[in-house]
Amino acid sequence: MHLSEQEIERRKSREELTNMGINPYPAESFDVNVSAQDIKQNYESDKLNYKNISIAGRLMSKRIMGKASFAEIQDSTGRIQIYVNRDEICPDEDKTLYNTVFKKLLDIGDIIGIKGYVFTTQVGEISIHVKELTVLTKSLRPLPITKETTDEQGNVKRYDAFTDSEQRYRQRYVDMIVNPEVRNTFKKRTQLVNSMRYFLGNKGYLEVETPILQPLYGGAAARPFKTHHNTLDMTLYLRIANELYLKRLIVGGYDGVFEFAKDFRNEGMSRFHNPEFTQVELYVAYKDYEWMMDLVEEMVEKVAMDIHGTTEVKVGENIINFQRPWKRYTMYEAIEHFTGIDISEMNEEELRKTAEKLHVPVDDSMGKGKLIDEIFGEKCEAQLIQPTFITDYPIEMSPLAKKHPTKEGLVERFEAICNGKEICNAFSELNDPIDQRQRFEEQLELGKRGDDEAMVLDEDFLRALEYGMPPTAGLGIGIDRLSMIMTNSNSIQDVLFFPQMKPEKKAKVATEADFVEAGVPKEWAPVVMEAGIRTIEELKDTKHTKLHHQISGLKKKMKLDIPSVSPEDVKEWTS
RNA sequence: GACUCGCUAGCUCAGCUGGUAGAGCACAUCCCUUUUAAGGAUGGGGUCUUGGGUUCGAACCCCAAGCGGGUCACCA
Repeated sequence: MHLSEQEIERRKSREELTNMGINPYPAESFDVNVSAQDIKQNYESDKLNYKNISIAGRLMSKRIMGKASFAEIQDSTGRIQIYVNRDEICPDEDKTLYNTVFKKLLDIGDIIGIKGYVFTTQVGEISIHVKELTVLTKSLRPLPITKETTDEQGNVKRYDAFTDSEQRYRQRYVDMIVNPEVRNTFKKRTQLVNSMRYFLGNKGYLEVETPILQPLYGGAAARPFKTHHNTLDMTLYLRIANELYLKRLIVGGYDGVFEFAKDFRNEGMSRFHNPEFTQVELYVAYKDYEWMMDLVEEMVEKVAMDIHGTTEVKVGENIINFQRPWKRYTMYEAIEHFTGIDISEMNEEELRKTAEKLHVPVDDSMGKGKLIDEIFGEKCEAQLIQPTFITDYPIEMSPLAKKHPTKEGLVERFEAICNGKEICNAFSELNDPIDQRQRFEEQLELGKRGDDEAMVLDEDFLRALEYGMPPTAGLGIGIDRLSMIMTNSNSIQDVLFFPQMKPEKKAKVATEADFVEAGVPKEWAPVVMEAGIRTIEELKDTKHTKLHHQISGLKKKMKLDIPSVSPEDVKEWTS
């Protein structure tokens, strides 16, 4: 293992501490009675209360001035300056705690506990005068340390910040140490979830848990992750949605159920997509989608208030106002609003022509519903910045939603669009088991025609519906998407602690010696490499007949005077 | 998956038309008792992501690979 100069230095310091009888990783607890934030906020008005404090944190900077030093420690609430005076922490003749331990063996990143009192320096900074210092954890890796200044408005300016996104996502713990606003983002995400949980719980709905491993995946149109259960010897899928299970619970007699669910979709990744993501789904009996719109407005407005204390949230260049009521358009109205074209009476042929006229890419496989959806997606969605409800979707896209009672070809469904992206999806749930069976069968047809996201038929779900599900309103809200908006984050990776990444293994290229090791004759190894085989694994994966053909050709081409090999010889190398 | 940009010290970045690598911070040694992006002096630290190729010579040019970012596609 290769260690950098600074890592070696820190390992030595760890040794030295141990040799001095100081445990760099003590077991006993260190009691803390105050936080950095508490001191900064309350010291001025309540000085007597800060005469005897105990605080712990990570050492973030060190300024040594001979017999006295300033440093900063950072706890979960922020940074605070400490003042360390040699003769105060070492009142006796023995000055090693200051001269050796503090000055030499402690590094930025180490975790220490201190006891002392709060005071204000000549320059006016509230600081802690250290009386006792305890090493709590020695850090062996140098932090990507950043220096920062705070101007009079309290704005923190950071120099040489740790910005490499790859390292930030792979080593989130480091990101959180040196970029404290990251911790704040995730705190807001938790506030958001708590706010919703409280809101829904308060209305009397029951928070539940349903299977993540499902024998059939359903409730959405997406490709699943597939896995296998050994004991039952059966295929299981990671859920793409929990909709069908929550509806079974409505059949069972609950009036309202909700679940904060991790769902998994085996699809592309982007700044809006991670293979696993979080949704809250809610189902309420005896309600319809109109009622659900009111609930969404109320809940999201409250979330904004709980997080920001206002309904206005800055997102990129825009100020988004979640105050009720939100604008409501039917999908037809929205398209007419943004394109000036009324498509409500058009047939498929006219829709296709309209799409082409609007430069919306179409293909022959698209039916009426898909065409409408494409026009909306291309021409309207991105322009909807303020929260807006879009209602009444084409039936083809919504196999689980109830048909609209008066509008032919549409269902009672809405989405809320905000900052140009969908944040929720809801409908009056289809509870007619015969209709539901037909819709599933239409999906099966799509599947047969090659749509690998078409829904599969869930016989048990239909059985549940046949017992009777009351009229029900259902809702799904993308927690990650909403968190992005509420925290002004540009990428889903910024609201996931550990976004999905490829493993960080380096490209390992085999050498000539490795090929010889694997059984390739010495004189042939360079030829194999020339044939484009880079690793031993690649060699094993290659068909021996193909490789034999290839290297024999190369032998001629490179005019090599080496003994020929037979396909059987090559087979030896590749097995 | 496609296109595109990037990868140089622990971090942030320079590095000209190809001539064997630099800065600031961090680190080490020394000086300094209220400093604050503390300061002063000295010093160490690099398989320039990996593998090939072109060349007398490659961080730089060419080909491949790895990982990441952005945009697009599928999707929430």
